[in-house]
Amino acid sequence: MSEGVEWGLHCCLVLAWLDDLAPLPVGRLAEAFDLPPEYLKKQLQPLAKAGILRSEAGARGGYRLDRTPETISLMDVVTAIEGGTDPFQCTEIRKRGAGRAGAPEEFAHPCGISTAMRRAELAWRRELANQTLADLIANTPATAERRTRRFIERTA
Amino acid sequence: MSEGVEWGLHCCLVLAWLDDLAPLPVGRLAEAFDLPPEYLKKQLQPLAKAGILRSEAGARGGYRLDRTPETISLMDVVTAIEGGTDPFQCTEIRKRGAGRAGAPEEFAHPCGISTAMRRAELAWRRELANQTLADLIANTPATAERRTRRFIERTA
DNA sequence: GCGAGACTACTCGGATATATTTTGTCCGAGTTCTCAGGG
DNA sequence: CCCTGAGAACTCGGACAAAATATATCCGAGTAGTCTCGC
Repeated sequence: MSEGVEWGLHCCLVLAWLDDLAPLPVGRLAEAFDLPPEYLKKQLQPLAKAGILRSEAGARGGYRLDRTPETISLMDVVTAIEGGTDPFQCTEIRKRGAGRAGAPEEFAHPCGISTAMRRAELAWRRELANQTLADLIANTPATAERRTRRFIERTA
Repeated sequence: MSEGVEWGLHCCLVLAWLDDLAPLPVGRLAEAFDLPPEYLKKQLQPLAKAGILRSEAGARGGYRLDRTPETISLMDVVTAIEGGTDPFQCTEIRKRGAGRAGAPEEFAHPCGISTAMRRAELAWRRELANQTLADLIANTPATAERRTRRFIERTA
């Protein structure tokens, strides 16, 4: 899984904390976590495209949350950055080689292996969808929020 | 996720079906699914190293299951091929940049984002661990097993 | 005819190239702020 | 003093390289089968 997911989640958390200071340019966020600014920007762009962040161009521009933290699930962020494709890709190799001669009705049901993997992924997705940005805020020490706020205000 | 997982699972299923014909050389398995033999071998090697398959060298050699299908979970296969590393890697960026000045006690608890992602992965792992190779056999049409058996015996 | 020994064919295991994805960088379009000039 | 307008600075967005990983291939070590030669 891309490290962009970690970056994106942390940035969303900061943007939720500091919504009153929004919009925040990517450079500030990059400084807050000591990340390469240009690459971080590339990672946040799909979040804007997905309607999680809203981008504002020009001076005093930057990114801000486009929804309330309660309506942004971890699944939303992961899907936006990683893309909607399933981690496990079934290429239907059962139909190749020896399976070439199989009757069509035999393949009416999806591949058992694919089904099993899909089930596991579904459990993963369910957990991610049940956790929102607001939950992350609740489970993060307030000292971190205050320190980040001071950091951003100081470099403003 | 690597396609080797799909290949490995299908090959394990075949080896479970055709245990009486074992050991099966990689070339046969590759023909059964129309896969590149050399690369498939590379994918099965970690399964042998993990104690899921047993390799036998020399003529009439090949791979066979090293345990009963009931004791081989999908988690075992996935872990062997993909490696034990978590899909989501926490690099503790909270401690960098603005977090540099944080008090040590603040970092006593693990990162909330990491915890949330870990929880989702745990659900994923639990589902994979609950499904064994024997379950896959039960959920696969017997016609597929018979056809594969004939295919292997014909090219023997 | 039977047994021993060397040879050949076949298999896995690890080391070596190629392709693709991920990671990182750069330049251009657009917007806002600033500042100078005129009314 | 206020308004207008041009300029400059800053931001995002997408196109362009470099590095890392996944994909694919090749060669060497070892083992079982086979064939030949001797008894």
